[in-house]
Amino acid sequence: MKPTSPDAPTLPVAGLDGKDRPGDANVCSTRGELEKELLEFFVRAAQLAGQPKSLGEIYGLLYFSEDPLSMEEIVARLGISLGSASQGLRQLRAFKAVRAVAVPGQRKDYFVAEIKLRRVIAGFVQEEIKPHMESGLERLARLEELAGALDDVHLQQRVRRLARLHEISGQLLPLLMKLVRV
Amino acid sequence: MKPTSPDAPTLPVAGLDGKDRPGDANVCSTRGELEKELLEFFVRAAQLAGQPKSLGEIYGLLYFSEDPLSMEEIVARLGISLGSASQGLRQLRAFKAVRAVAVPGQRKDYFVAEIKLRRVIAGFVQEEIKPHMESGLERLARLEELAGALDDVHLQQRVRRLARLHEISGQLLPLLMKLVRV
DNA sequence: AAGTATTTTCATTTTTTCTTGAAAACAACC
DNA sequence: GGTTGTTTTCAAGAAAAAATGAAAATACTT
Repeated sequence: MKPTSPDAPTLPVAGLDGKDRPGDANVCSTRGELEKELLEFFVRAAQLAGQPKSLGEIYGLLYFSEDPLSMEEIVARLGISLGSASQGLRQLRAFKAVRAVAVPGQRKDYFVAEIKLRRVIAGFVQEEIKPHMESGLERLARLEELAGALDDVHLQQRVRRLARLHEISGQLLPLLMKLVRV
Repeated sequence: MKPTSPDAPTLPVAGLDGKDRPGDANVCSTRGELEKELLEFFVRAAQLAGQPKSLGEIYGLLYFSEDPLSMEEIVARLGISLGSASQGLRQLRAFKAVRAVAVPGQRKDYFVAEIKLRRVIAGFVQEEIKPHMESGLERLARLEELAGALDDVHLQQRVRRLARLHEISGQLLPLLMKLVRV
């Protein structure tokens, strides 16, 4: 499984005109169109998850690439900066959405996407959602204590009700994980 | 359940110095501290959900208020603009996180928070998550068709795999709703 | 219907977030 | 140990999102 050679770009992502001449097969343009839309799909998904656009682009590109890609190639195909690529890849590795593979005669790192989307979702939940929730629940516990010291019954009730959120999220996360079958 | 009279603000959110003189009970300052942190809790929750800060502040304020509050009061207590308040309240009403109540002798609208957080979550999922997912799944279906026309087996496989996402989300949403017991 | 109170809208400003690119850090090789 | 290829970091710039405030629209009252 050799890395894509630099002279054979298979995903001409940038520079599409979107036109589709009717009446002939025109596979190239259809393919380009498709690839553009696929990337856009991942960009939207990234943004729904509160992640930068570039992250979605990188993952999308790797998801559809037959071979591992170097950072250089990613930068070239997406037209993004080295900085974005480096940061995006780091984040994606944290989510276990991509991993680096070593290519024998090559000094560079090459990257491949985790194509099991369940795992990507699981990694994202683990790294992004869980910590937020946990710190939120800690904070809530402290607030409940604080409220206990006051003699405002109404406020106490509301804080207590709020603190019951941990019941929901205590169920939600395991359930999500189970659904996603880590 | 009269609306809070304008001369008796019970949530002095703005203008806290955070100092806590030790050695005396100092309930006021503790209370102020608590209220500030509670609002911050909701602000974080809002941001985790990809919503503007002001939205969290408004909901938080209403969540802890004993009485319905008018937009004017909300603006005054939070120190936000009328525009933010209007837009935030609209969004919150769309999520069914707040509702307007009519106060007899009063022309203004008064707002109360839905304190059943399950319902708020359900409303948010319904209004924000579901539409995004649905449009994404539609888009995927189209892409799968498009890919079928090409003779690139690898690309087809990946698109098909991606399209299986609908299995996950097809389960996820009902499950989430069930958990949240709408 | 005219006047007033209240809410909404929206162009502008402010704030936040993302991206860039070049310098620093690192790592492999000779 | 110095050289070169590669990656990371981070200050500055660009883009996107949110907040503002005043004008327009709406709704209530008399």
